[in-house]
Amino acid sequence: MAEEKLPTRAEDFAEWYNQLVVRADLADYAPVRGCMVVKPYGWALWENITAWLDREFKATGHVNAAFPLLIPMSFFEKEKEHVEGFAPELAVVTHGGGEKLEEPLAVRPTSETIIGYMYSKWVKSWRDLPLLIVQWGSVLRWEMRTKLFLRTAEFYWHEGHTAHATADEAKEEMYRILDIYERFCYEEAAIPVFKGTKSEAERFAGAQITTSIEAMMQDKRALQAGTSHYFGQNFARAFDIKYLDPHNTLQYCETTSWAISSRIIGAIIMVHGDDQGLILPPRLAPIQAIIIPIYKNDAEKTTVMESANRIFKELKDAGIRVKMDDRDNVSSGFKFNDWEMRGVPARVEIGPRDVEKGTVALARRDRPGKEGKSFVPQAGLAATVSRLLSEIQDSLLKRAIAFRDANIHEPKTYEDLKKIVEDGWAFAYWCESAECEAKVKQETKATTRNIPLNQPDWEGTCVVCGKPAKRKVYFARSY
RNA sequence: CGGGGCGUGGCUCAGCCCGGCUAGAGCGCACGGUUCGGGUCCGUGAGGUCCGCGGUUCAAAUCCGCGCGCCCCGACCA
Repeated sequence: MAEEKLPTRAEDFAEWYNQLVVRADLADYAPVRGCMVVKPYGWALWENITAWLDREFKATGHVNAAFPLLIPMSFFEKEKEHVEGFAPELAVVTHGGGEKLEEPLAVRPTSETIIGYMYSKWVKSWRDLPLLIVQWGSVLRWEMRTKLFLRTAEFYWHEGHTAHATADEAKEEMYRILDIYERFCYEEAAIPVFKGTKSEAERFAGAQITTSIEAMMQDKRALQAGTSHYFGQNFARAFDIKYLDPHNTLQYCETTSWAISSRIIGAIIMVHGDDQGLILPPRLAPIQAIIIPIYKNDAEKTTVMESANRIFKELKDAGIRVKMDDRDNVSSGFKFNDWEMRGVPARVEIGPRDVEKGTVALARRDRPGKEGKSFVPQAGLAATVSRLLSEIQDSLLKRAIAFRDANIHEPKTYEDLKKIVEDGWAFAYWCESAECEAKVKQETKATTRNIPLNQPDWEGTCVVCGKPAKRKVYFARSY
């Protein structure tokens, strides 16, 4: 079963990623163009992600529901910018039951339109508001170039759609969700992100305000890890979502939508992984600790397994997601590499020598090799492992923050900016004109990522044109 | 959609230029043994419409034509 090593990240980051996704057993290529099969290990990771988010959404008053996969084509025509944004990537069903359909049906690329249509039927009174619904499912966009998890034709996500009586309430909702996303990234995924507002050019099709959280990958490219949009009355007017206010006056609703997709798994891979493979943050890892029993013969096997089984039960009872690797047909060296590839945070090795001494070898995934390996007593192992897991969680976040901050620079001149975005992010004053943004994009391939919220009252000059600027923006090449 | 490359066991590829005998290798897979504290080793075995269609020829994985598919670069992309 000896397999070749992964390409290193330095050699070829893109290839490192491609191979890792498959070899870590997260996903496989599907027979359908641009689509992926999420394998059980990858789905278990996704379930841990969704479980946390679902809990947070419910805790803030949201409820789940399901809307149709197919959307009448005409729905897309109703919001001008929305149709322009999504028409090129729609997959369309033209036949059903062997006959040509009267109106073609689009496979949903996102559900603002059909949910907007339903909301117009459901909302009559100010008492019906706010309406806070989340849909968990998948959507389809005919992307030209795909990559597992990062940009697949079909991908998994949740999409929240809310309707409110006032603009303030809707904006508050947008920011509330953005905060949940931010907390998820820091606390669960150990990924530092910047919250901010998208430029007009980068805004969601049909939105008045688009906010995002942006993360830096190890190749220093930016990944939008989540978005939260405020639509104003755009969709409410397009779909006629109106209510009677307490003064018996007809008003349009203010709506929002927001999403985190399975792309976040790509971010976890690219932020934490190393040349040995995946490194999963303990709070999300499907398997937090792997036990590898080591023995030479049946007699040793009996004694070692006795201890290994006892340890397994102790860890499991302590609430640790633990697995025993009792495969007989591969060497322990192979097992070490195998579980490192899969990113399991903690490894417990137990052999005859350990049984004798009452110890185990405990290895931490974030520090491969001898440095991360120590011999600890079997007594109290569950507590030791729990402590180690939370230490790894913290250390991953600290490492990611240090890496990110070391690769963000503030350009003084446009020439500086060009150099910086070759291999990092630039944080710079920007006059907020589309011209300057387009110029940077064309000349450097870097786009504006977002304009961080709550900037102080500072004054400077646009790094591109030199005109006065009041806010700074991140420029980076993105996924 | 423009530029380049490639389609041969599950995977990576050799063979093709210069047509010929039973189509090969490594990895993976199955079985047996050996090993197991950092990707064991040995043996046996299963597994192939050589992308498709048509043509040339006594003979095509190999030459010619058409088609299809995939990958990379560019364009495009909440």
